[in-house]
Amino acid sequence: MMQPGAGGVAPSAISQQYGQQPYMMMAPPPPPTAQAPPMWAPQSQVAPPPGQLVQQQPQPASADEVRTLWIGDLQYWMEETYLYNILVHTGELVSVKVIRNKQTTQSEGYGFIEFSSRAAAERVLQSYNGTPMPNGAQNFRLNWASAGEKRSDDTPDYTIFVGDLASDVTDYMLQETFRARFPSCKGAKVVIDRLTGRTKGYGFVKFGDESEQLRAMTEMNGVLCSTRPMRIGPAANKNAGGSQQYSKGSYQNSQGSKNESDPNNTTIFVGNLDGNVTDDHLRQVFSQYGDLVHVKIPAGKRCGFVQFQDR
DNA sequence: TATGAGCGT
Repeated sequence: MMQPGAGGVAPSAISQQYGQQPYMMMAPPPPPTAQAPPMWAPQSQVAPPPGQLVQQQPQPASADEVRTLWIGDLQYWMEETYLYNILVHTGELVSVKVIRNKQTTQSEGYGFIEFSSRAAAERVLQSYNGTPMPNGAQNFRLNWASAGEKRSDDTPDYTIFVGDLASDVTDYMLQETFRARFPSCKGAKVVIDRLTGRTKGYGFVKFGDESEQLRAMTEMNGVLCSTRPMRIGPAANKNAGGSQQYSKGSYQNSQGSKNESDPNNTTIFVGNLDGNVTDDHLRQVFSQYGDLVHVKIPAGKRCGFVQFQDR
């Protein structure tokens, strides 16, 4: 399959040639791969006559016919020609586009793939998502393109950090490992190195319930995922819900932010807590940072104090 | 490897 820089046309040249067109790669010369599906093609995919792709015309966009997929975790060399070549055999590809940094023109690591119908897009999403990409060390990361629609996240995420992941652990594997015990587990992401396409050995797991997040932090630490025991920690502050924003500044020196100079103070103040957070929650969350002396949420308060043995 | 990042002209 395509090597970086291989093929008759350099991807950058294609960008320049089609950059102003609404649909790039719409009528390219049929590449060799259009003749016969490669070995990695799912059995369900049957390649139609190569000429058919050229006839595809994009239908008018309508709200109930989303035909575009978002693709992420792309390595830098995975440009339009690459994406085109690995998906053209579906026979229903309309356009591909890799998003680039305006200044550097380097790929931002994601792009959009438009199909002739929603059904075609769905087939590709179902059959390819999570499967290995040809010539890449990573798996396809696909989703419906949903730009414009707010990423409707009115429900908060409760995220944990998971380290020590074996090199074969996928998003799916990680999520299933947790979902088996925590039904509110709603996603997992293994972090991929953009240069190599390989896992960085850590990831994040999201929960809908804070109580399950907290339980998972203790109950899943050391549990096997694939071949290695996971090491679990709190996720640093992004989009964290409720009291988990503690790492973004909701905690402070217990004497207040105006007076953080007491070298003997070992107590931090935790604010903005949910009403149902208990002393035990705080203990679970903070015990990994050091030995705790005392944890207290005063009755009826939405804040608490966590005292460590040392600073 | 040890705290990412995912929506465009």
